Amino acid sequence: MATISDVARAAGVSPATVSRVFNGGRVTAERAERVRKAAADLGFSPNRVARSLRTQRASVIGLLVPDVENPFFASLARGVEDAARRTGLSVVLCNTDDDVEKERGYLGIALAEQMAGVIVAAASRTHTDLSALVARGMPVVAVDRRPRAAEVDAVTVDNQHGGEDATVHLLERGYRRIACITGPAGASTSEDRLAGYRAAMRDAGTPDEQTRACTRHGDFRAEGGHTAMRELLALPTPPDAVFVADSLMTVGALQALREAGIEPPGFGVLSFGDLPWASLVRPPLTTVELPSYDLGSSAAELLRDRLAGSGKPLQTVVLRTVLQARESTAGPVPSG
Amino acid sequence: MATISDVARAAGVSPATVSRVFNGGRVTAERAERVRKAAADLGFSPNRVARSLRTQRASVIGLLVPDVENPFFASLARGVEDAARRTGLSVVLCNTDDDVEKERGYLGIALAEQMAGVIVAAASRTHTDLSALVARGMPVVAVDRRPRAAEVDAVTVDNQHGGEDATVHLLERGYRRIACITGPAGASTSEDRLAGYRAAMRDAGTPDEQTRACTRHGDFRAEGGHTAMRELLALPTPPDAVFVADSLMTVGALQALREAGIEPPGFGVLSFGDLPWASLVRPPLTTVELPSYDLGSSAAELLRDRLAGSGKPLQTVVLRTVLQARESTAGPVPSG
DNA sequence: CTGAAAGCGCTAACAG
DNA sequence: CTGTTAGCGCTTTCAG
Repeated sequence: MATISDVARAAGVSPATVSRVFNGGRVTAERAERVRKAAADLGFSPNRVARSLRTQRASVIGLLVPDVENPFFASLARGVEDAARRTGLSVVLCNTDDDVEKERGYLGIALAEQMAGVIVAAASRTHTDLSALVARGMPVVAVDRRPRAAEVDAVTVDNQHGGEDATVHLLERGYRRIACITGPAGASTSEDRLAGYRAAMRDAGTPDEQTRACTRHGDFRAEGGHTAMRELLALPTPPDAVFVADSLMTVGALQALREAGIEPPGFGVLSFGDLPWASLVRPPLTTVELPSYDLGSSAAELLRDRLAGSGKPLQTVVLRTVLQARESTAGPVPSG
Repeated sequence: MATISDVARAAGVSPATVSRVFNGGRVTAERAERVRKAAADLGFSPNRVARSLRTQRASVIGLLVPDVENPFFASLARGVEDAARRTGLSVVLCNTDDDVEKERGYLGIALAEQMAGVIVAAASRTHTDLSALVARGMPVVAVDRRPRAAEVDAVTVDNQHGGEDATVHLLERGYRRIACITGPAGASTSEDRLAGYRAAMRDAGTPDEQTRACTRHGDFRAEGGHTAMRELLALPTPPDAVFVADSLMTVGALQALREAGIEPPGFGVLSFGDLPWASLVRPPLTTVELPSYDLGSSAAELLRDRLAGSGKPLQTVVLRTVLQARESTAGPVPSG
């Protein structure tokens, strides 16, 4: 691997000049040309590790998500990666599985690796600790979920509004005993979507104890949705519709319904977050669409601004959801 | 950020000793303890960038995939990440969009960033050029797709066997005029799956011209599957089943069938590659499951061995597919 | 077993 | 505009 000195020697200039050519310093056109030619001949490209050590900042950012197999986070990751690429940044992918310990490990690596910054969908609203990074001056952007006490920029979705929208839609379509399968108790997204659901139910005059009895916490995976749905169906007075706060959990819930011989829209099903194959599921699913890709790209842009030294006060960008009504919530009595 | 010298000073030893403590060199227990305590007090963790520069090898590997939003690659990425984590490696995620230029850019970054190694699902069998990395001694593992001329380790799927399995299954279920929609003519995955289909048909005594008449090439997208299926249905003697060599194309094919008022399993449908929601499609789809996660973890382990200096000759690991029989291939006569 | 010293490749003052 | 110089933080001979 050719170094900057090799190029300097070949071009008959000093290493500093070579560096300047590659970093936009003032160099006469003629010399610059000679350097570029020498570099090309030697197949030289600047060693980023050495540069990082010298400048004390890297061109790598960390992205911590619970699980990239979740289509929502895959799309978010894609948004981050595309935006980062435009800025010349590389993205290190870290799956935390919503495990605070695992997350802590990755945050430590981000520090040790001197990453330029970190975008994190926090594993826990209360236990995720970003203070070490903030204290060291490393820019952090919270995405999707915002850890409670963190002094960081954030890009989130209006989950409460989305949950309320979803529930109101189900009510309007005539469902009465509407259940909710939300995510882990710690996560802010779970809580907010649940809060939206609760608010809408309360507005509709549903007694709080019924609402509570019809609420389950899952794990943002198909498995959790399946278990939760089975529990709900086993209730003395089972629900007639369900608002599932995550697309993967919806898959599990649908499976449980099918096993029980129950079909939408007789039983209403509304998913928070797109199913990639929504059009193939029968009947087509009503969903609350999340701007997952934009969430990622916005976060990366916010981080980029911070890296560029934007002195703005901390900001939180909130993106809106869009309700996509389809047949799975057509109404409690099968139309026909 | 505390440095190794800070710790050395605090512990009253030399930087070299601190380094030894953190890298398993021989140090007396008493001194080691003092160093560890000082390190803990200062919140010290070794600067990986400096270490990389010094040792000339990083603890970061690159992962190049076409698109992490494709569930197959998301799962593969997860497999890589999990295995890398166990080895103390971090993964940089790169989406190439099957664009050779983009891929080239990322390979250059891998070089400049002095990454420890690279795992790549090549954008092109013929145009992907891994030689620069190989020449510089950077370990490379090809995954899923193997660029033709590359001297690298590889982990692939036994596509031919999978295609044969699929076709035999359809034959056993009583379908007779089995069609095949495979991918682009250039891709090795397309060709291999098609070869498996042909072999099975030949073994079953089907005349070659029928097999050929019932074969179509698509583009690995829903659109291509849709077009191909329509053509097949328009044949003088249309098929009674189809083996679709890609999950997205299956989506298109199913849509075409639905438009024609045809339903599985009267018309058999078998998809190569999981649809994440396979069990939700009505009727549930029979699929040839690809070991996407294992593909990733195996690749990462192979890379780990290379990094550890395994002097073995280059190897190619071939993983088997698993046929998951469901209702969409229950048999040519609608049961019931 | 331990410390001193010499860089890994690059950039950022500082003179010239 | 250009070259010289001095490290960034760490590991690794080489003496002791």
